[in-house]
Amino acid sequence: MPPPPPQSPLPRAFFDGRAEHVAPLLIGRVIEHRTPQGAVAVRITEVEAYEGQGEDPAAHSYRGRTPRNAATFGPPGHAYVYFTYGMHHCLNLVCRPEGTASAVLLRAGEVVAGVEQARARRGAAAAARPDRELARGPARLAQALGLDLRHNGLDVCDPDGPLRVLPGEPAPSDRVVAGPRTGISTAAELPWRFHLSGDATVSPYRRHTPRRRAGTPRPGGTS
DNA sequence: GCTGCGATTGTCT
DNA sequence: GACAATCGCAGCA
Repeated sequence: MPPPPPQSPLPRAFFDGRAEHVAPLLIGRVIEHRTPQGAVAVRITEVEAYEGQGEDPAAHSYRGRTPRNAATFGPPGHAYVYFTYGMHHCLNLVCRPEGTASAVLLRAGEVVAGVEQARARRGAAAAARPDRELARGPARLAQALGLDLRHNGLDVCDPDGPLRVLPGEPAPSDRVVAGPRTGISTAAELPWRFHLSGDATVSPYRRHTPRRRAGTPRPGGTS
């Protein structure tokens, strides 16, 4: 069987809208990262929308532009990669015109090409795990794709670029479910998390768990 | 300059 | 279910 014809990336206009509107349209699309070691492609099954400055308290850009979040203020169709918890990277896709901060966090997906490469990147933790968990969770997805801060700001609409978002097969709207966002401390109630209903690669929902400071006694909860 | 904490995950109980 | 790991960023003095 001959290989399928190469797909062109999604046009920049696709990303030129509010994150909450672009986000559900990304379900079923494919993000591909090509490196000298080979290509890894992930079919997106779960995303979260983050709106811009002053609007969304959970967004990195809520308090305005900083060196870290500068990419989200840039033109649409670019990657915003950030580093968190001292060890994890997460990938966003920038929406809305330059000067307006807005982004979609890619939370989970299914590795559809380059499974061995993705598994190798995920390391020992993934050794005994099924393929469906290779990109289940935002940090795992970024790791499976081999992304870090060096990829911050890449144009995902560039047909010749290493990181591209391909059309894939958009999920039918009746299979895309909206719900509250995961693992954030503020504005988690906004229904800006979208996932493919019933898909095994969607990450489990977790509420934000405030961390205890060293020396702080455990809150004596009589539940 | 100092301090607190995070759009998380893996491991242990 | 609970918690440690680990470091850059943001807020404040």
